[in-house]
Amino acid sequence: MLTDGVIYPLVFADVALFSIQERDLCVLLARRANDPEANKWALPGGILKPMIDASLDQTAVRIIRDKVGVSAGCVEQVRLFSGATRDPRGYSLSQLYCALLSKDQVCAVAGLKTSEVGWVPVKLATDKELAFDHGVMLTEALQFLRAKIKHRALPLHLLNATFSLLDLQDACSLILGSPVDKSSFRRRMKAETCIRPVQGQFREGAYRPAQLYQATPDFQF
Amino acid sequence: MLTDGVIYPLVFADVALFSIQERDLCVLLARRANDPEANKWALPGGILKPMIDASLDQTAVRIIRDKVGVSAGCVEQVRLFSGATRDPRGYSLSQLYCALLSKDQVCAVAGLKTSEVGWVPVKLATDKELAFDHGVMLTEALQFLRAKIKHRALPLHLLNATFSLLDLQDACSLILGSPVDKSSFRRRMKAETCIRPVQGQFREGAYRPAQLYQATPDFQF
DNA sequence: ATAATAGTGTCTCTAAGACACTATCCG
DNA sequence: CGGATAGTGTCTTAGAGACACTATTAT
Repeated sequence: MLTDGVIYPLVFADVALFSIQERDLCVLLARRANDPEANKWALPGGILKPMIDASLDQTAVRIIRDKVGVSAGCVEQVRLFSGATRDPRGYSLSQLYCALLSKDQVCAVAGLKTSEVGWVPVKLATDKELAFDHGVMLTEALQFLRAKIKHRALPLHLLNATFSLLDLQDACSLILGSPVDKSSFRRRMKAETCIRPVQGQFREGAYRPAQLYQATPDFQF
Repeated sequence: MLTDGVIYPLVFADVALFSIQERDLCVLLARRANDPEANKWALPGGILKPMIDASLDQTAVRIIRDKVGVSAGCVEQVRLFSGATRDPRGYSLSQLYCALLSKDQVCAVAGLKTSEVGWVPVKLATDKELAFDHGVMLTEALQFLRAKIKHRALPLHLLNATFSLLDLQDACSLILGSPVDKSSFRRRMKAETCIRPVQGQFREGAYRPAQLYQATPDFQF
């Protein structure tokens, strides 16, 4: 970071990776192995490697792959944090990303690589003392996600490839933290072009089967 | 950027600075003095100076001050651009900012410092061939601004401290690029808490005087 | 039948679009 | 007075919230 008399900033990507676990919205936290802030919980993150990463967005993708072994459905920039004091190692930039993982993908890596990475319900996570300014980051990532859902984006990336309308409604409701009216929601979904029912496919199980849906090419989070 | 065997990325802030000039939405463009891309038009930008800038956001503020001599009303992050090929000097990061300048502020610096900086109507600017990926940047900054207005934010930073409702309506309409219904708009503004009429203050001039308004502490773009 | 989940119908309320209208100023 | 800008009233429509209702399955 300091070399030929010039100061070069450290550049990081930090990821707020969300998924739904046992009817709860969770975020992936990693326990820091090294100083600074060793042993504290933090959002998974890593330094930009210009030789490997075609862009900083790709750094974020790489970090997710390293931590959970799969690529997240969508990875979006939230905000850039920067300054001399936020990381003791020196002047730093951290681009915060928000990403979503489906249940399918989470199951595929059910046994996370180390015990030092874990899914934490967001309600608990926001109370935890996180490393650096990651507490603020988590709050902002959540606001970002909530704002998108309020503006009627559908968090299909949190769901399996096929899903029932109730699955989708529950996901929205979990993110918003408030109940969503079933009738209004289904009315909206009927008019929506970005999802469509899969003819003849139903969620079997106890009680009445539910029509399954899937995303159309129109879909964009 | 290259030093002890490690590659350090260049870090820039680039600013899409908007203002209203003669009933047209304009953006500030600077003609590049040096290579690379000398003589091409570009969004004003500059490199992060860690010794001077408390954060990259402050770099953006500094750039605006350097170019037009005043501080913009609001400076917001739009998106981070990054990669090895977007700037021939090497791996680079550019944070794009969107900022607004009021007519008052523009008038205060009516004679811009050099002839190499100028206000260009956005319609013309988007057609121009800009340096680097600044064409994409301008497009995204405009989308960003439009989205905020669609979501009912008020571009008070484009206006003087006191303004008529028609001023505000015209600003919205210019940004959106489509007419805004007067009656609906005023209805909304009557319910709005972030602006209030200034008792007894009117825009004098030809014909019927217009009630002047000002922002309240509630206001946030 | 009953419990449980899937899915519908309908009333009301709010806010926005469209557009014609009135009000107040200048000369 | 007429011309121009400031500001209002009112009809209609689209969509969301609330909530009671019907439908289909398993046991």
